[in-house]
Amino acid sequence: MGSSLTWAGTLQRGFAIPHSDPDIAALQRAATKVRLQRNVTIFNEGDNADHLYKVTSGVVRLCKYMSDGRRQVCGFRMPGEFFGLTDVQLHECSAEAVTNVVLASYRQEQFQAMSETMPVLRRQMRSVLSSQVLEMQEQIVLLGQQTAMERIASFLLALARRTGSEHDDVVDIPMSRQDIADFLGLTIETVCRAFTDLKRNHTIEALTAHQFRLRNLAALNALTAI
Amino acid sequence: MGSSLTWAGTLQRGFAIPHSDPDIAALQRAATKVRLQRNVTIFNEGDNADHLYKVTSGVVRLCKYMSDGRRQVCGFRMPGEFFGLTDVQLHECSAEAVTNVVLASYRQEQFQAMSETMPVLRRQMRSVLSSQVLEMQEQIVLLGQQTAMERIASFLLALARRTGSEHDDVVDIPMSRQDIADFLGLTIETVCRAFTDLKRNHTIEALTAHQFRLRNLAALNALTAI
DNA sequence: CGGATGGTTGATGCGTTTCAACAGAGGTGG
DNA sequence: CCACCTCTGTTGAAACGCATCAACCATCCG
Repeated sequence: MGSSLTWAGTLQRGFAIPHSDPDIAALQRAATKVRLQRNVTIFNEGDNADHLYKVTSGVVRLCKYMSDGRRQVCGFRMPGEFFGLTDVQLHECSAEAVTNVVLASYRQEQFQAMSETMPVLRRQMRSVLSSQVLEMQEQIVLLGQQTAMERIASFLLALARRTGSEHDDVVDIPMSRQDIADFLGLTIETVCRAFTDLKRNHTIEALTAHQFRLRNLAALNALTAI
Repeated sequence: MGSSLTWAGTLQRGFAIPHSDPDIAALQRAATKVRLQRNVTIFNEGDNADHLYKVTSGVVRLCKYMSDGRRQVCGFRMPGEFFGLTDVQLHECSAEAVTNVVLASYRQEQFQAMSETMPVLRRQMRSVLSSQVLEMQEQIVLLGQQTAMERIASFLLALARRTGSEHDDVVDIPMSRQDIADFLGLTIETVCRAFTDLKRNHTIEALTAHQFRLRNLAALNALTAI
């Protein structure tokens, strides 16, 4: 049902540098580099799942829409992470560029075919799938049981962990407040208020609206209540 | 951390009838039949994931617990469905028998090893995984965006679809109100009230507390708002 | 028959949403 | 470079949906 992708993105074949492992090298040759502007749709829920992607730089959000327009952000994909990998014919989520992004694009069937002969790739696909499952289970607990403040604390800690920015406790928040709200099952105002409370506590310090310093990790961890 | 399983369950080897496909037959020989009483724990979150299971009869719930006792039911497993299949060493959920159950138990490593040589099994594992992902995504939208009544309607319709009881519109609800509440991220009272409202509307008719007739599928579908 | 367990209903309170207004950042053109 | 505009983020007041607390009811089983 969803229209196919209509990017004005730059395409480029065989950009990857050669790799010593012949299998990995073959995989890299199979990739196409794609550059996209922020807020562009990469694919829609229901589109043919002919490609899958790996984020090279930037951030991608995966969302599902209800018929009345409500949006659930199912997850974000950061550099190094795959999305669009599926066993069914159609994409089950829409994918949209949160920031300007660079993606590595792979033909789904080629990926599947290569995985038949390449145990390395099969293991990688399995690990991608299983980490997806783990992430979704955490989100289910978050959405089903945690309060607004607990969700916000979990979100900030997960973001810090994923971007590896825990060494200096400064975490970049590339997505909008609306993205965060739709990810956490809250409203934009509730997200704002939670951030404000954390600032007042000196648990976090806002360098900008999109860059926080986590001043009290222990307090944040306690707030998650997990 | 979690203690190993301490069922008083009946075990029985090689119970499966032979199958014409040698691979499937091998798989069935690998199974052990397990009988368990209701409310028994099959495995705990964090237990070594040495076995995976297929439900023969009865219903199983998969849950995650927070440190303060809050419980999220991540899903239910009905006859014919697998659970405990994982790529990581430890189970990420607890599994508990909702009713008396009969399970087919498989050694995880044997399953993985067989999948290396058996494309049939590999496909089946992939399809189990991918249907798990689809189910979890639906639950994420439900928990993140839907109201109490929308969740209840979605739950009833999903249950009817899964148990294939749509022909006569009578659906059995084997789990307790508490299980439903913890699955839908609600309280037991809210679940009850929603059922009561639906009864008043004549959208459903309660034959017993655990068996409803869905009298107005169109109304239920409209209530889901998906 | 009587206790225990699970389910239902009512009254009240709280957390989050909604509605509304304002503030601040970022970008564009004069 | 500044004025203006737009978009995003923030704050406040009021309303609402669901949770909480409490009591009651039904069913099951000894």
